[in-house]
Amino acid sequence: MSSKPVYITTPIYYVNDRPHIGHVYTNLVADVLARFYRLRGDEVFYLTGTDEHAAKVVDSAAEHGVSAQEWADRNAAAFRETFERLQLTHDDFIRTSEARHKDAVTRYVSQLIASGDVYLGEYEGWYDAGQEEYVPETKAKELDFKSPINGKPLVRKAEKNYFFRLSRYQDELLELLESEEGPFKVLPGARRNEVVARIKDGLLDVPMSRTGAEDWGVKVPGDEEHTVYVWIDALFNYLSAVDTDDRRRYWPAAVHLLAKDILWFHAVIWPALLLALSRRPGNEWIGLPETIYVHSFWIRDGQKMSKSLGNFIDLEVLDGYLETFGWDGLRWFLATNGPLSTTDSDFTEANLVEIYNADLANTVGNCFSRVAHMTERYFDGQVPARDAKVEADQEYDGAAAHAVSSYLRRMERFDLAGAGASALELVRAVDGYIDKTRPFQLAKDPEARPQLATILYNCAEALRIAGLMLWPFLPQKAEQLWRGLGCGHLADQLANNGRGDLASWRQWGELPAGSPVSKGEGLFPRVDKKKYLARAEAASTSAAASKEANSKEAKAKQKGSGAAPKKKAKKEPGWAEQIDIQQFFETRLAVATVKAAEAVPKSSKLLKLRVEVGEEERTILAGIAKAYSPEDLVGRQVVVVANLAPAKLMGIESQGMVLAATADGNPVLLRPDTEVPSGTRVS
RNA sequence: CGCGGGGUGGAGCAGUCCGGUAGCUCGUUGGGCUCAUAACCCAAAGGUCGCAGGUUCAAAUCCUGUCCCCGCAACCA
Repeated sequence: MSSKPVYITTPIYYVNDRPHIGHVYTNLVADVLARFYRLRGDEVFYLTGTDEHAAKVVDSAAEHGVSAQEWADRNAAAFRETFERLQLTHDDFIRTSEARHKDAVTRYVSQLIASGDVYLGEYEGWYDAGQEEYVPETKAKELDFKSPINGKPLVRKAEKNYFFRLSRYQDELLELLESEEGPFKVLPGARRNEVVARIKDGLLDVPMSRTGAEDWGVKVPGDEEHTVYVWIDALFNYLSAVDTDDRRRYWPAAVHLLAKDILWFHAVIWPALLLALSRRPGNEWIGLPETIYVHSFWIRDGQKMSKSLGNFIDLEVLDGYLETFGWDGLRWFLATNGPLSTTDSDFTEANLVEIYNADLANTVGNCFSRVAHMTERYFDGQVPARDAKVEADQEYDGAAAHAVSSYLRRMERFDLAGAGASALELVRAVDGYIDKTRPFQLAKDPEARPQLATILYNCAEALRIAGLMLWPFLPQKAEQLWRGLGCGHLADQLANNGRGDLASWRQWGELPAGSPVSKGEGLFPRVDKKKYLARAEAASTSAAASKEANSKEAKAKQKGSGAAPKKKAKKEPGWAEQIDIQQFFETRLAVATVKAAEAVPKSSKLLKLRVEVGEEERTILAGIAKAYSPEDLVGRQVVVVANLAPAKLMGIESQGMVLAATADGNPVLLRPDTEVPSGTRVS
């Protein structure tokens, strides 16, 4: 259809992560888009992959006693397998540790050095020796130039670094972003505004190399001591993957899909790098990507997902849903109810069941079922020919064409929810048409057979076309629907990333009379919401209880299967791991009396307490501001850790820690049963 | 004054750029139908579009102010 291939990318994923709903979501959106363009007849190149050169990869590998490369191989495989198992149809999977990528990065960086866009500069800043990291100027000031961890003074330290001359591109970027028409768009518009506002604050050159790296990553050409900063390295994947003679025609990318946390890199640094590269002779082909599309996050039951809350939707959880809803059911829910715009989407099971039942079981599945059933019964399972005019057709005609047009418009705007609604609209029109024309009544009258034939033809044909719109979302079920209508060839042509012909396929009348129809198994069995939610509740309760106990076993299993370990080894020990009493006594717990309490300015969680521990008074900060107000605390007794090394928080030194239990994310302070002298030892 | 997003019938959302009968899905109520997966179709009830001002013949939409919620950043010693 269009002459230019459609190049779609997802971010490449940090290889230390385990695949979870976030990764699956982005790749699913990319997959729906890729399938849509293929259906339309476009050539598509869909790229995903892994980002592997972080310093932590080396650490994790060491912890597991393998080389960084082995570690990366293993974890990258987990991503690849996940995407393949879910039939997310990327055309290539790039890994930054591959030679094809590293060579390209070396080439790009040397070109940028040659052009002066990358230069050796000196980075000077406040360095926290304990943390081995630089602290930004403003933050250093807030911290009173002391380490937030150990209270030692920050040191002024300078080191040589390669810098990217980002500042050079400020005006050009602003101009590009502010023009509505492109060629470079950041969507949704709110994200563009966000970026524009930040660019207007001024762009500084950014360091793009680090020193002291092990032999992992891409060396700065001509200077072996420096390794290209991992983020810069990663961004280049979009280009390196297509920088070959037969793939350059894919560039520029039609769309880079990503989540809001990495907006800045993609909307500012990446285009600036491309602008810089494109100026070099021979690089005229390097234009800017057409669209940076930024989605938001999934949250869970109104709360942010986190490992500590235990509400994280990882692969195991997703697999649990697959059993009930099938992958297509889940695809539909994620794609049409996902956080594609600027608000986060809440993932709740109640919602999942509702959407599945309403859209898929009651609408698509049921409608196909009634049409197929009547065709089997009245026409011996063959699509009848259109023999007569039917009055209701005046309204019905054009419903399909109209739905497809709005579908196309919405898809092109990345409006998956809207596009899905367009498809359903057509299915609902079929339901309404059946009700109005009452074929099951006409079937009783032999005279009305021509009308009956026409009506059922029209129903089947509309469903075939609805199937076209549904296919990017529901590849397996759309195929099943088509096969049930005797037009499985549509699915055959689309299999294995094949290209369709939507312009002809969408034409009314393409479905030949005589096609064999069979109802087969229900497309989407209805799920009983009450039962399902009750069962899910019971399952999650018992799962939580057994999780702790099973974790060891699970870990052992994973080792054997070569899958990535679930979490890092240095996580908190469980109940089962014991310490001896000597270790316990190393912690000096004491009762203290709160003398004064006040909120810490600009902090949402911290309260500053003045407590009396025996003879002495101390300042202790506690992260309890959300649950306690300062006046409630004065005079109250609490339990504190008395021998904890002091630390600075929000610029205030805390000389201890107040003990609290955490229930539902809220702290609950511990207090002695009856009042005791402050300073009393707790053991 | 750190940055950003959001507040629209019981729930979840669209509409806000480019003012002009407040729309969709779910839920509720009543009716219809029986081909179908207790489904489908029709109808109804239910909203002062967070609040207060302003501009206008007309404001969910534009302007000003204000309250609340949620992210990010910072922070859970």
